[in-house]
Amino acid sequence: MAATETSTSAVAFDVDYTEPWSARVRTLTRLGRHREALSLFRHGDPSPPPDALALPAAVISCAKLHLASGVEQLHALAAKRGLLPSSDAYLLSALLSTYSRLRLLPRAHQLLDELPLASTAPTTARTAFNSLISGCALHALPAACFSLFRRMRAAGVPFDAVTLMALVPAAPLGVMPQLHALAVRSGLAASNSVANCLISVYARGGAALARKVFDGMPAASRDLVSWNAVLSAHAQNGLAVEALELYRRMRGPEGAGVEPDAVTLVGVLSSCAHLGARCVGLDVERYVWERLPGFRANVQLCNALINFHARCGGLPRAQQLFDEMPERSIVSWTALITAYGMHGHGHFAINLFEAMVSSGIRPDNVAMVGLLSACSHAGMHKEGRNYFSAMETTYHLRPTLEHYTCMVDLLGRAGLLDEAQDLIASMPMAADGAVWGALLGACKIHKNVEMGEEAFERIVEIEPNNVGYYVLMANIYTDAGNLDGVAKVRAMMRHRRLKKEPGCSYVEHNGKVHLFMADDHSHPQAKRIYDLVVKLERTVKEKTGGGVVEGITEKSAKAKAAAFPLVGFHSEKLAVAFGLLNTEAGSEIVVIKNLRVCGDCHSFLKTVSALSNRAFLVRDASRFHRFEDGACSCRDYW
DNA sequence: GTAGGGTTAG
Repeated sequence: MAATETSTSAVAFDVDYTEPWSARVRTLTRLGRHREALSLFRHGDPSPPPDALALPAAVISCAKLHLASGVEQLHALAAKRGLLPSSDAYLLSALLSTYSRLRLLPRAHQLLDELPLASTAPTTARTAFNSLISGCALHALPAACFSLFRRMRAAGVPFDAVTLMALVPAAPLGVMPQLHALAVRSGLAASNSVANCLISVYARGGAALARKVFDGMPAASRDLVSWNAVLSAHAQNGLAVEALELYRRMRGPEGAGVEPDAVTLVGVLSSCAHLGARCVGLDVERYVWERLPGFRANVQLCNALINFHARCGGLPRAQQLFDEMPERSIVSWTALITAYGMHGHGHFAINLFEAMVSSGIRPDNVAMVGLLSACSHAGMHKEGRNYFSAMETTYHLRPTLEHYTCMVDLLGRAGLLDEAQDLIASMPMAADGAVWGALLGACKIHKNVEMGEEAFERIVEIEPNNVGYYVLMANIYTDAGNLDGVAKVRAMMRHRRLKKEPGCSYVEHNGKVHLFMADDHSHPQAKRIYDLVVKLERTVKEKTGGGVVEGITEKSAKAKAAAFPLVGFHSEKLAVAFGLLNTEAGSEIVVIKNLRVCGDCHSFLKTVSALSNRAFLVRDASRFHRFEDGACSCRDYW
């Protein structure tokens, strides 16, 4: 509502006092000045009777002010003057949509039932049905929408693009093929508003069908909304690379001059955050500053910027944007709480959470996930436990699987494996792969083979194709020097044709992405990079005294070689070496990685940060590590 | 003049 008022008041037109009073009522309604509209309608000029032209506007103003009784009065007035049921299409439509907006659906149905369909102009009947169907869609009443649609068709009332635009978002995905076919048969699928609508609805079930509709549109009918809809379809479904590719196409000749707006950029920034694509995101931010001067009033766009910076290593910038926001939503707070959590600053996250609550925002489930995972990354298990129990007692939130996953992770990593196991046993719902996976991860850290085997057994039943858990179990056996265990897991992987997900890391430099896989020699500077890694490894070994690295025994080293014999040069080492060779002394090297950092790379990077007097910021699959002066910000707790 | 399409946080 507020957004409408600001956007309309910015329009450069105002009430023209030479107009007849009924036209002035309409103008005031259009400007969002509903009280003035109604006051003029009532008291403005009593000599001529209320003009039929002013009535629909007055009805709309009543609706905006939630004055149900006012609508009833206007309805009665109109009936007395013989404007109903069908002689004024505009009035009928305004009343129907208003009643349904105000949740007075029986009233709306009554009005529609009074309509003599046989003697009503088809366009009037169509608009009447459209109004009510849209109203039912607004209140998420799909069954009512479709029963009205059936009635409409049975009565021979024609439908149009507006009808479909109300029905399509209300349809369950299973009904979509039929509805889509109907849209095609009626020729309405060619209307770009219907096509855009199809794209956004298909996006709920993945990007593929949404993409198909978009690809099938003639290039000339793709407008900003089409691009936004298809781009967000990919962004929402985790296809960040494709989303950025669409953005690139949109800005090129194919976009035919379509200018991105805030909605586009929210989708693009979310994909940048996902990928760690700093260069693209920074370009977007520049665009925002230059082209969208009012962006601070757009909470979603600011949230997207905060999230982008936070996930791409720009935590201070994220905090700054947050501080400068005139209005914040729970999403703004959650983005920042999560960001501090990912950087291991648990106390900051907790302080922010408390400040959010003090500011009058009641936490939701997502905010609690952010807070609990912040406690987890910082090893703050007492705080985490307290907040977890406060969820129900203080905030009246029922923990979901994700909260249990956080708690199992938090307790397990803190070494409280039995408590973590008890928590799983106490869950009111069945644990999923992620919950057991958190326990398995804790068993890896604390070298508990038996409990790990139990968890692994459950996981294999639930997510037999998730490679990560097999690797984790193999690593538990490896650390225990259990060669039989390693062989068993490898056999299971072979049997299910599962391949270890390759690790990859990348660094952005001069606007280009430099991607490295483990043992990958495809980079043009590969020779220099490998030479540097070898040299650094030698120096590190000398420094740390003959290769005794954090709990690695000879037996476990042997098991490791048996488990994954191919792994030699992990991708993060290559990425850091590239950074050292190509960036100025003193600047921070930011690396994005798809998997977790392994213990060997972790201690390597710590030592190299001291040797080279550089800072490395590494985002791995779960958090940030900042290596500087021989130490890591995670304080070796990850 | 009436009915109306796209967005974010784990």
